[in-house]
Amino acid sequence: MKGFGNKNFIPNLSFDCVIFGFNGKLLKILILEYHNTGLFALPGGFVRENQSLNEAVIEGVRERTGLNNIFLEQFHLFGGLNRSDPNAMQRILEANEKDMEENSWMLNRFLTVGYYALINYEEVNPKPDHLSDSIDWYAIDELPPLMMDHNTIVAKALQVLRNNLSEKLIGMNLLPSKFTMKQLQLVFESVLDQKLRRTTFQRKMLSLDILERHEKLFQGKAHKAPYLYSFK
Amino acid sequence: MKGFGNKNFIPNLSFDCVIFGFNGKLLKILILEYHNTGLFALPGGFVRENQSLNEAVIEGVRERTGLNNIFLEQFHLFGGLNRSDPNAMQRILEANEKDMEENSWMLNRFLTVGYYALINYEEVNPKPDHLSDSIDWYAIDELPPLMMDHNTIVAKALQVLRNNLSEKLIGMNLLPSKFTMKQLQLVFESVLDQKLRRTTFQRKMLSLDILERHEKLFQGKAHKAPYLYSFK
DNA sequence: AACTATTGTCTCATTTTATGACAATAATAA
DNA sequence: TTATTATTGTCATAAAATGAGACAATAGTT
Repeated sequence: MKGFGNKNFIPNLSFDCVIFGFNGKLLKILILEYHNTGLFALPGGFVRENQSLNEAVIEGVRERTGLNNIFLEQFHLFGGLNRSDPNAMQRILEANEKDMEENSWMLNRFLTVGYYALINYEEVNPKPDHLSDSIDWYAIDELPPLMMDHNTIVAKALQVLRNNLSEKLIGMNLLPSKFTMKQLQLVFESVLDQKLRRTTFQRKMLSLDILERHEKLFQGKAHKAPYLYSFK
Repeated sequence: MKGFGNKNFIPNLSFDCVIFGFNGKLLKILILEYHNTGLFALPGGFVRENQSLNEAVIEGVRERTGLNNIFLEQFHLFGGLNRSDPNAMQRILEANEKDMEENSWMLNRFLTVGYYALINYEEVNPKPDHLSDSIDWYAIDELPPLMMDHNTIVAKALQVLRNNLSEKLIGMNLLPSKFTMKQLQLVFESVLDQKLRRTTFQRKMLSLDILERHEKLFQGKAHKAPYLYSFK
């Protein structure tokens, strides 16, 4: 949704990003609220004619999060006939006093390709783009109703993330670079939405030989201090 | 690639299908050879404006294989900048004496979404479409050089199929409805490209509780006859 | 009736995972 | 200083899954 006027975009194609973050307790997603419309949506955008799909998505995410080099994975192309909602688009354009003639291409049918990203909740400084007045974290099970089929897109992203969790561990960006075993377990539990056994989880993680152990973290709590770890 | 003249297709978007079959020994793919050009390609097509993506792909596959109800799964949207090859397209159009003016839209940049299908080798009657003079099975490791990035698309399809093999077992269409344990093992070995241990494989399959045992199959061979199985 | 090749099943060893136990320890309270 | 508390790291044992081979059953051939 970034930019205005059709700067030679590939027509009928958009992308939407499900950007996951973990605040220490809850798995959250970056959601955008459009100015004066009350419409919530996933951050997304379009692909320019002279731009590869991956470039377009990376650029779009960078503009909204300020983050480069993040873990990004395409997960599905949504091509349903009725997934577009010209009315919603029109409300957004009107609320932003945009020229209807010039932007009418946005009212067409769109197929959208979904990407998900895993980012460090702490390092993000969400900022609105031209069309939005706010972009913020929402807990995964407290999402507002999103426009068009964006709730479906989120559900699909979660499903894919769950399937790929162990493989994608190395690039895992949901935690700060150093973290405790407990934090890591909380991430897994949030993503998988199920409790895990502490001892089994710890042994499994250590046996994978992907963690490096660092100094202890003294949290000022009345119990043994846990080690900090990082991914090798 | 079916149909001619732009019947209101979604521009810049195509689909390509990697259709797997198993002939009893080898994993094969349906490959199309374009008339008078020597160009090999995956069977594919375009999405009409008034048609959902899934409908378009199902229709495309049905037209080429005569099969309905097959297992179809989207696996990736390829959006590289240089994946299109206008020269190849032009050769195909010229070889078929098509009007350049009317079909010039086919020379643009295309993003393509890859689907894979698992079908029963025996039940397929490959037939050419308007643009092609032959469509045939090729063993996975004896593919001809395919046009554009189609070899890449096949590689990606294989990778995804390998990851999903056990989950997709139920809908498995690579075998006739009744099959022996040996045949099932051969399919796994072909897809995974590795030998499996007979006893371990058999025990695993039976323990999954997804197979139904039927009568024995007498093959006229000088040894014990194996049971036939089907998926529950 | 002996022989051959493959199948179904079993056994035992090895590896992995589940589950609980327990000592170590960082802060607090006595 | 000394108990107390909560959590951590690690071990012990049981249970489950897998690896690797043995072997009898058997459909057809000689």
